[in-house]
Amino acid sequence: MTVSDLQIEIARQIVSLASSERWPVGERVSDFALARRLGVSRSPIRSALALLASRGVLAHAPGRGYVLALLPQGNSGIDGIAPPSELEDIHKRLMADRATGAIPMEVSETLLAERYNSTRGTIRKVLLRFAAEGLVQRQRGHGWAFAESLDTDQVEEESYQFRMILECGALRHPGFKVDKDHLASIRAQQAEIMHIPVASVQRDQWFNVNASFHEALAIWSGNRFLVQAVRQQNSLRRITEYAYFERLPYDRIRQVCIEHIAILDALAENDVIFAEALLRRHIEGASRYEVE
Amino acid sequence: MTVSDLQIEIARQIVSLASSERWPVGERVSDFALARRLGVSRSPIRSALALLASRGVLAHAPGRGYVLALLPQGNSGIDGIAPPSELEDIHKRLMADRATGAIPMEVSETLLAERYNSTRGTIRKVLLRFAAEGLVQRQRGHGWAFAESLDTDQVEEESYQFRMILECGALRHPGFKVDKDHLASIRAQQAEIMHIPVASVQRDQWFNVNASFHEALAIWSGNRFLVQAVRQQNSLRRITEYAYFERLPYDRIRQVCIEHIAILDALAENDVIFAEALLRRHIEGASRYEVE
DNA sequence: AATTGGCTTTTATGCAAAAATAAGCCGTCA
DNA sequence: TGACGGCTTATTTTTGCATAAAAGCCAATT
Repeated sequence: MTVSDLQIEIARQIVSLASSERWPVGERVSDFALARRLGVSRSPIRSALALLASRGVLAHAPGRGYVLALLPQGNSGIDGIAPPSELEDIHKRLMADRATGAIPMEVSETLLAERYNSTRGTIRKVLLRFAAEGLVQRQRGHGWAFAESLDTDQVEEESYQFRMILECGALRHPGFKVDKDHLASIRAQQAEIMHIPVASVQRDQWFNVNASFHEALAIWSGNRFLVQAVRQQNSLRRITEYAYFERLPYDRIRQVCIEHIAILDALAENDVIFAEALLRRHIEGASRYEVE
Repeated sequence: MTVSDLQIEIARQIVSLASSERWPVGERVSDFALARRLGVSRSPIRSALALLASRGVLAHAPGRGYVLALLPQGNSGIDGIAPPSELEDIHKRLMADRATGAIPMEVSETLLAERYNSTRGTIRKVLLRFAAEGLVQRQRGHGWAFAESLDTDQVEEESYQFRMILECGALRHPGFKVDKDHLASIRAQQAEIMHIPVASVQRDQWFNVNASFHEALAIWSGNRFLVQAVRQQNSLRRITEYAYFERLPYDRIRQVCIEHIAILDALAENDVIFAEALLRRHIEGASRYEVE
């Protein structure tokens, strides 16, 4: 039986969820709940569960569904169980190759299919994903054109500026209102990261905690367009994040958490002005670091 | 011989160029120059020229290429010579149908292909175009999901707030710099709208002039994410625009142009602070009007 | 001499039918 | 009652082939 890209990605996402939310061994894993949560139907979820069961991560109790058996440990854990889908793999390589200029600004689907030993269909999907992120455009006639000068430093700087505008705009938004429970949960996540030993901080975990902080600011503004824009930035940053994480010193991670918590605390006291000042410093600091 | 969508669109673009640049009858029409200018190869240009020749717009002098014979007059002129391509047609109808809620937020390609009596390939291209405008997104698994349309007062209010954040952010952006030529051309467009009789202001024309003003502010910030976000807002608004334009009084159109021009003039004098104040008033005013 | 027009060759995309896969339903079991 | 498992239906993805677009060449023109 073949395993589709979607199934692989879902399997990886499930492991990632289990690990970041610390599901206990023996926890029942409901396909229905996952389907609703991940926004797909139960079919791919069930394929993914079967895949994970065959790898020993889950145990299948007929009539009672799946239960968590053994969570893969360490950084290579997920990759050992279910390597990245071809889609993710090519997406990353294409991004890197474009950044280094290994491939030209204008490319054809067939050229890429050849280069990455893949099919046009897969390449098409990858390009579609790039297009959704605004990094590539279909041109009339033949081929795809990458956004002008995907000069990484330049794009990254613009991204920081853009996020500054969005998130400060969120804080000043009429009707901005903090959800106490939500804030508490975000704050707990941040505090947790700070207190676990460095080696255990998973890349995905770090990224998700980080992203949900920034997303929360947008959510509290009550403006769906801000939320959408911040989400897009988060997904864009996930790519570079992957490349840089290894080089990210633990001190830096702690520092970021401290700043996040300070901003949250200012918001908890309704001191939006101060929170905005902290946020500006925070994003500027991240910009100097090249990665947050 | 069949005529492809690209060929039709190019033919229409050529006529549009000839008319807006007032080419004299007898002007030589070089395929090479057009190819470079329109960003495609000579092949589709030549097919388009052959099409126009068969319609009597161009005359073919063997050995000396094509010359302009007779420019179609009036607004229905172009449509008479070469009706909009299927792509353009479906694009418009889909937009209208989504605006009125005739089609749901989530659609499948096959559903649309059936509805518009077309093929999935064509639908795909249309959806790709919508996706580039940020109006629709591919979902994991099946189907495409439309972005929130601006069909409720709540969403529209959020859109105004969002644009306020984006555009004021653009003006304050480090490195914000007005392109004099660009500004002059935008200003001229605004002035032109003000001085033509009301009945002649076409919906598309009004929309494009309006959109390019707001887009210009983002472009001058030099931040591609701002540009992208403003473009997306423009596309969203194009949908509601379709429904509201008929009710838009001419005085309101004039008023908007006056405000745009005032902002441009402030920018021309590098008075960004004043420009921002005017811009805030402008967007707030538009918000009160429900439609700009 | 440089550029343009006409023609030909090469390459890439578009298309339609078959295969794979996601979505949705309903009976059954804890 | 709520969730699981099997099943059906609907949608997408794939694959091989037709066709359009791109690129190259050479003669003719200014």
